[in-house]
Amino acid sequence: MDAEVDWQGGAIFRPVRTGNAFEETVQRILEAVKLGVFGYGDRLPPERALAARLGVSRETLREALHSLQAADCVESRRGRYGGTFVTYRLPAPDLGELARAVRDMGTELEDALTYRLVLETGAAEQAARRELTAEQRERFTRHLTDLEQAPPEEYRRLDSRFHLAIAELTGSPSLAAGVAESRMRLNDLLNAIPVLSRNIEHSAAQHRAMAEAILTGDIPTARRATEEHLEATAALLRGFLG
Amino acid sequence: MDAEVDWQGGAIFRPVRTGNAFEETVQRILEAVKLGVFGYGDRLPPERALAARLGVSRETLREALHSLQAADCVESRRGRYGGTFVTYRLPAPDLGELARAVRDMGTELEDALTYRLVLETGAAEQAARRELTAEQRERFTRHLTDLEQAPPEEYRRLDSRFHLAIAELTGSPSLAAGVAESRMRLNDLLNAIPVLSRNIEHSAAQHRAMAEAILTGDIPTARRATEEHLEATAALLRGFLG
DNA sequence: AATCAATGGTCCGATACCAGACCATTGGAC
DNA sequence: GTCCAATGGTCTGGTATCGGACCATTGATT
Repeated sequence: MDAEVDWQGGAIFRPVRTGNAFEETVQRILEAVKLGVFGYGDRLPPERALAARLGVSRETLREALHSLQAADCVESRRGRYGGTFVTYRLPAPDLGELARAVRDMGTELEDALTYRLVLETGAAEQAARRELTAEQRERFTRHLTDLEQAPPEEYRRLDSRFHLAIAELTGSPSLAAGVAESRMRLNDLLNAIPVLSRNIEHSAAQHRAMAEAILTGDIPTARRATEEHLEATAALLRGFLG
Repeated sequence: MDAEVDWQGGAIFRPVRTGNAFEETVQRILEAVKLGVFGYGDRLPPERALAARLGVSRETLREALHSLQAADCVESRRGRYGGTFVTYRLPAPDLGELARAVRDMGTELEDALTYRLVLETGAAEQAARRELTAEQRERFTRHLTDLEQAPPEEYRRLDSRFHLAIAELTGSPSLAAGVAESRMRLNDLLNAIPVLSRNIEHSAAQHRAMAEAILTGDIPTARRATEEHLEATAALLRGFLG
């Protein structure tokens, strides 16, 4: 009768809500900064708007912001043209830290890498499949050139933005959310990888290949180029598990 | 400075929590039944265990169960060997209902179909890529034969189970959860499609092709067969949008 | 200098949700 | 026949979260 209760519940009967709205809110904002959606000095959306977007009461959001303020990640100013401003800079990459973080993730690492691979290669394919407007093409191209001209300290941030931009091009909010989520899970690890000029050149070539394939609608190449690009960092991270 | 505030928040600043733990719980359980995880007469996990799995208090879960009981979907019995039992049967497919539901989903339909395509083709590829244990292969094969021998009223339920089984084979919980989620979103629509013997034959051939490719590790075929299979129903649903 | 719109800062009552203890029922095991 | 383990049923106190009203501050505009 219920011999199979253990069977599939894993996917369906997963937690309805994250334990704690406050902590989750802190994480989300921090992730947004680490993912490069907001850079140093940028202003976050007004509290009322942000609370609505996060589906959380303004009080809860404010507690989260206070928490971030206490950690010197943001700073609030009153008055018109005031707001909450990012005062966080990515810490310098640290291989020791990376090794520790990789081991801490344990079995979850492989899950996150698989999830990312499926979503991002799929997103690249879908983006290549779509008819893009001139404006979309232009914005996307700008993301690429921004990334190529990035100073080292901005590289990781603009890299994230480039990848998220591809997800947005698919026109599928769920897909974009999935890509963002998977990147959030891996972001601390990716940020801990030192930015070596040799790796940057290699990545840059891959980024160009991905962008070109997407813009020309070359579906198989978009997928393959993305897969190669992702496997490079995945292999690096897996190396720390050995 | 914040000119790009509208840029990417969509993916990152999405709601932290689903509006309502109670309603969400009702949905989850109902979806589990509709997805075929539990059939008529099956016993759900004990309240304490299920509440823990769903990350919800027992009280909240019980409210949800009462709600389902009031709707004649489940039935509870006390005592050892008691429990909560499913008393729900899928309603007969109804094309009029289908047309209405498709229109109700509106723009969300395309999103859900894209999301499903990416996740399920990716899952099929990952499943094909893995080394499967003898036990996994056997269980998976059983799912396929169950489906092929299914009486019409069980067809949709076992079809869902087959697809979820593929997602489980990937060994990636996140991917499996994603597939389950995307199927939940489309399930009411899929269930409303009449089961015609001609379609079943067609689907059966596709299912076999998928299963064979996965079991033999033929990655490109696994992906392509899955894509063809999914596009068939997607095209049918899109047809109702006009 | 006065105005005002946009923003953060504060407060309070209502309530959904939780954690855990305890009760009631059932049918198999002994 | 008695016991008992597993299950659903009930209650209570505590708290996180909500939602909405109201206050305080600021700097561009006039």
